[in-house]
Amino acid sequence: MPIRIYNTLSRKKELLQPLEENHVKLYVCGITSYDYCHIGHARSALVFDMAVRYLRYRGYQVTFIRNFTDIDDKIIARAAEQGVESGILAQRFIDEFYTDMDALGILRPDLEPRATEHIPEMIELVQELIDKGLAYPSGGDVYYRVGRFGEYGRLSGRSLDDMQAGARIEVNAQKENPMDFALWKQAKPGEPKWESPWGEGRPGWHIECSAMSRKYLGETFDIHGGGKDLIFPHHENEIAQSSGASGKPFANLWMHHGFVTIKDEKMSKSLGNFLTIRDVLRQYPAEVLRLFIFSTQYRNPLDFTEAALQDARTSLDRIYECLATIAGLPEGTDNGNTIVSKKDRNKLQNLKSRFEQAMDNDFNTAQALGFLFDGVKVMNKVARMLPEHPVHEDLALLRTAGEDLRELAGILGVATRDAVQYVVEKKEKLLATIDLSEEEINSLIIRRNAARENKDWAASDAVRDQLLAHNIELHDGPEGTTWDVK
RNA sequence: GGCGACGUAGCCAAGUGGUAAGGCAAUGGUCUGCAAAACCAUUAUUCAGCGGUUCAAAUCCGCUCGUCGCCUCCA
Repeated sequence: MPIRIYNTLSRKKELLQPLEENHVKLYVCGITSYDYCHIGHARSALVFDMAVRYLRYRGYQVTFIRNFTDIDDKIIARAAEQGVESGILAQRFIDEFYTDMDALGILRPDLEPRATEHIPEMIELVQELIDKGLAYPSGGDVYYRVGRFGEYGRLSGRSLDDMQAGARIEVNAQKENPMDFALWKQAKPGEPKWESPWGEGRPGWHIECSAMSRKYLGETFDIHGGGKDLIFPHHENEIAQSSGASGKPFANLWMHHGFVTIKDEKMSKSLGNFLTIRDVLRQYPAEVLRLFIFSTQYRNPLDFTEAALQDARTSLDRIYECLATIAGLPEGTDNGNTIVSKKDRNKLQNLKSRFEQAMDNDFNTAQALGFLFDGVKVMNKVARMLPEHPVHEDLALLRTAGEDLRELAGILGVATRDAVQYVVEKKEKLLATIDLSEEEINSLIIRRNAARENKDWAASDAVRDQLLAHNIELHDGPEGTTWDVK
């Protein structure tokens, strides 16, 4: 089964056909490191983490590159504010980024190049563009001559005329055309700078990705990704630079994920409505956040609400409890017949193929999770119906399905912990919040059971209410009374 | 103003030509002295509205309304 991915360039889902047999080369735009990362950054990291894990699961070799922008106007401005060197500030937030990524369980990319470590490559590329007449030095800066690149605007679906008609265009007398963008910026006093043929300065924002992707992946590679907000101008400009220089296609497929919103508005620094990754992780485990992120397909907007996170938490418990149930299945026997209906058996046996079918369709994690939960439902049902000594066949079916569930959820970075331990730990955690000792609880239960023996329901219920006031719930089962923290 | 996306049950969300996955919540059942927990079951004749194409549309086309995004740094 082929994998289809929505390509921003063609506005269609296209078959993934790597240039090299079975080897996918992926470049993703990483962060500009000047502040803590928010949930939007988490979505970006999580989406591509999922994509890479899935492609590898499907047998592809993946070379995954994600860069750091460690030199840029905002870094310089923030560093100046704080009175530190921009390189120090950039490194500090790269460290903070790693803290967040590790907490989220994100796999490290194969390569994480930094802009400042590729200045010579960028200068070389800028020179090539000048030599081709696609760029021009002007007053210590170098600009890209967008009018010379016929494809300009194709990715973002706009023409130069459209953009100039309605846009607020910065006034810059050094540019031939207001839409021309900087490849190289002359250093102002006190700013970080590098030697170049055009004088001391620093690279423009877009050139780093063109230079670094070319160095590590070649002139043309398979997939380039990032957030939707990078389509214009960043990725449009990258294409202009890279294709302009090479005369070849740049990335074959462009993958762009949607935003995280709050009250249906884009989460962003400028609106001040952002939550940092660590803010959220203080309240919810990473797996819950992952489940939330993957509850919708990556291209759609995703609205962040407490309720949605709570839902995700509940459904994560559901997966773990199902796995724990399967881990605790009794011994089997050879005598007897299966109790599993053909329909249920098929659902469990097809868990993988259903999951793959969803994921092959532009990484439709929402549908994939739907199939997984459908599997959980069937597993619970079958486990519940099992007799005291189930036949080996049924046990094997459940255990295999449980293993499949674990493996598939693992692609989303979910249900990666030991299920039995998860359930135990969850209970222990709740236990720590109560203010009664086990002895006190047990003696109250004994007292209640005595009352129940005597059918003194009022006294019995009084004890139950008393315990409930301490958040302790009683479960009267066939084996006696057990308790749990609510 | 230009370009684009989206609008599916109380909430979230799949489904992109063949007759509505899944999760949360709710309700019912099993269990229980009654409960709780757990599990199971049920829950949209209908997909923003109005037209059109088609044997057949939530899915394609047009218009209207609504929400959001990009056009400036942004994941």
